[in-house]
This record gives sequence, structure tokens and C-alpha cells, in this order.
Amino acid sequence: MNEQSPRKTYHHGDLRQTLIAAAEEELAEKGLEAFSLRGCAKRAGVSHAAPAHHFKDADALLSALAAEGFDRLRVSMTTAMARAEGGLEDKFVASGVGYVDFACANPALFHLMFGSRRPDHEHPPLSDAGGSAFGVLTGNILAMTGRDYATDPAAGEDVIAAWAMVHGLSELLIGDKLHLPEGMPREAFVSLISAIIRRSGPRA
Amino acid sequence: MNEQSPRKTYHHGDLRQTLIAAAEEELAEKGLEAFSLRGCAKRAGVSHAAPAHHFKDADALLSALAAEGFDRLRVSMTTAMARAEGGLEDKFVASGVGYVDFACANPALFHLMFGSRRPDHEHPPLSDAGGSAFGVLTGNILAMTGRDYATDPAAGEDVIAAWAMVHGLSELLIGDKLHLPEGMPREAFVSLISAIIRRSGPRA
DNA sequence: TTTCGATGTTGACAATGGAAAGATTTCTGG
DNA sequence: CCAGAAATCTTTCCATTGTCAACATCGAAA
Repeated sequence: MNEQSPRKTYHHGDLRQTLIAAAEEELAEKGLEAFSLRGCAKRAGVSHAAPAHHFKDADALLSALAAEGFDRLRVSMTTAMARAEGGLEDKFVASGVGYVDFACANPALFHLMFGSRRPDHEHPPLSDAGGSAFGVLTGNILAMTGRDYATDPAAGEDVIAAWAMVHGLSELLIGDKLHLPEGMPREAFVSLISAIIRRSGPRA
Repeated sequence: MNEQSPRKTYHHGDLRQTLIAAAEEELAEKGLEAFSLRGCAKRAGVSHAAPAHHFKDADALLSALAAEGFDRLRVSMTTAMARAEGGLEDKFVASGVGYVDFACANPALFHLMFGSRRPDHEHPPLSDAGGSAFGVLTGNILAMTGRDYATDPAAGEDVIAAWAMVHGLSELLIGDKLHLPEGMPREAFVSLISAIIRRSGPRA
């Protein structure tokens, strides 16, 4: 997996994307604390200074990775919604489960996206991706309550409550703070967090 | 502030505690990403290798600081409860506000306590401090519902929901994800998050 | 008083991110 | 088709960091 067959061409071909993939591997294996740019370069099979031609510095690479993360977070929410059966509230709860599932499946990436100041969260590729994911939540609140977060301040409490709940669940699960029963079956897990997410939803 | 008058004695006197204080300064100013052990030593006015006699490595210093953080988090919750007027539910909500306040006042420390794998969270001084803070929450749930988290699994959902909510609020606020109105008065802020925290509480 | 452990200092090392300069390939305008 | 320019990659270099080892200093107990 880590072996790099020496490439035939002097130029890599698609180093930029390769580096992002390498960064995700590096992040998942070593965590954000021990993340190393040189490690990414090694994984991609290039010299340690090569990334500089594609990313201003290590943080710029992490920014690009974080943006990809937000895209995938959004997809995780929307696909969970699509699979859900039932009414609007069930879709809403399902999107929250998708949020938590993403976090649990990609703890280090999630940490990069929400808990780190290394990525530049103002840079459009990243802020846009984040905004799109946020849009799934506000869309659900709009569908359920008829209140538009963009124009109606009264929607704020619903949006914040729902987001805080799924986000808090994610962080606590990732941080291993909730000592759930060892071999808790997936079904029971989904049932538990669904009930909790439902609590945060708009009042009927 | 950063000036170090050369101390008169070869030995420092209380370097261990001074280093923890220095670490908190370093953390608050530079953030966990740029935290440097040598920077702490400089703040404390000792050579770069001096900390080794008090802490095995940089992570051990961060562990001690995190433990202090959990103590202060617990105090922030209990004092907020003590000041609160009203019934059990109001006390519960107040403790949540204390949790969020602590996070907002100490963002980098909070990040160290919950979002980092650098401290050794299994080490008793740290795990005990965390457990004590957790006990404030479970105590409130017990008072409100009569169910004991330690013995009654049915208390689990209440505890997790409440914790996830205040924790998610804290993380989102710290991460500047919630774009609350610029000069939002303290009163309105407390009112907003109190309403949200109340949502997560046990069903009446 | 002497000795020894605790505490502090200096010097060294490897790893890291980043800058500078050279090498190789590809692109572009004639 | 070809020379020069631009892009991409490598090598070399430097400052910073965490950690280790060796040495210096102090204080307390024998």
C-alpha cells in the first residue's frame, strides 16, 4: 500500500489530486497531531518539496482536503435521507444519522473540518462546501416548519439546536467519551441516536 | 508579561506549577497547533530541557493542563447552578450554560480537553477530573428523573442528549460556525442557549 | 560536613516545514 | 519544426522543535 513503484515519467501527471488522497491516508493513520507534509509526499512518491508547486503550504493542502470532507459529509446526509422512509421528520432524523455516521467513519477528517484552525475556513472552495452541507440542514428545517433560515430569524433556534445535537453526538462518539456497550448492534445504535436527534428537532 | 527577570536562585522553586500556567498562556495565545514546549520553558524562564524533570514529555504537560481544565469546567458548571434561581430544571439548564461559558472563555483549552489525542485521557489525574465534571451532569439527571446513570441504563439517553447538546453548542460557538448577531447582548445569548439546552432535557 | 538525589543547563541529534536554486519536461509562439 | 518560456520536480540548505545524554548546582538527610 505504501510502496511506490518509481514512476516512469519525470512529471507525475496528477500530483495535486494524488496529494489530497495521500493527505487523507496520512491523516487517518497518524491523526492531525502527527500529520506530516513530508509523509504525504512520500506516499505520493515525490520529493518532499514537490507539494509546494501545488499547495502554498501544508495548511493549504489541509484546506483542500477539508473541502472534500464537507462534500462527502453533505453526500452522507442526503443519501441517508434518500434511504429513509416516513415523513419529513424521519428524513430530518436520517440526515442527522448520516452526519454522525460520517463523523464516526472519518474521525480525523471530521476533526480537521471542525476542530482545527489549520485550514483556511474563509477560502471559497472550503467555505462553499461547508455552506452546502449546512444547506441540507436548513432545507430540512424549512420543509418541516415553513421557516427559512436565510430570511426568518425565528428559524435560528431550530437550526442551531439540531446542528448542535448531531455535532455534539459526533464529537463525543469520536472522542470515545460515551462508553456505549461493547458490541452494540448497528440497529440499536441507530435507534438510540435517532431518538436523541428527534429531541432536538422543531416542536411539533 | 513575557519578560523574565533572571531568577536569583539556581532552582526555580515551583517550576511544575509555573510550567502548567505557562502552558496555558502558550496554548491560549498560539493555539494547540502551534503549541511549543520550548515556548513554555521560555515563558517560565528556564532552559528548554528543564521541563523534562517535571513532565516526561510535552504530552504529559498537556495532560496535567487538561486535568486542570476539567476541574475548572466542573467549577464553572456548579457555580452557575448555585447562582441559578428556580427549580431542578433551571439548575440543570444553568449548568449547561456554565459548560458553554467555560468553552467560550477557554477555547484552546477546551479543544485540548475534548478534541485532542495528545493528553493521556486514561491517566487518573485526568480521567478523574473528567469524571467529576461528568458527575455534575449525571447528578442533575438523577435529581430530575430519579434515575441513576450508574445503575439505570434508562438514564443513558437523557444524559447523552444533554451532554451532546451543550457540547455541540460549545464546539460550534468556538469554531465560529454559528454567526450570531455581532453585538448580541449577554442576556439574549443566555436566553437563546438556555432555550436550546432545555430542549435536550428529560421529558417532563 | 559530606554525599546524593533532585533540579537545572548545555550541547547534540533527527524530523519537520519552508525557501532557493538547479534539472527536466511540456507548452507556446514564431 | 524549433527555441524560449513556463510548469513541474529534485536537491540543498536553514531555522525550529522534541528528546536525549552529559554535566553543573543546590538542598536535605545521614
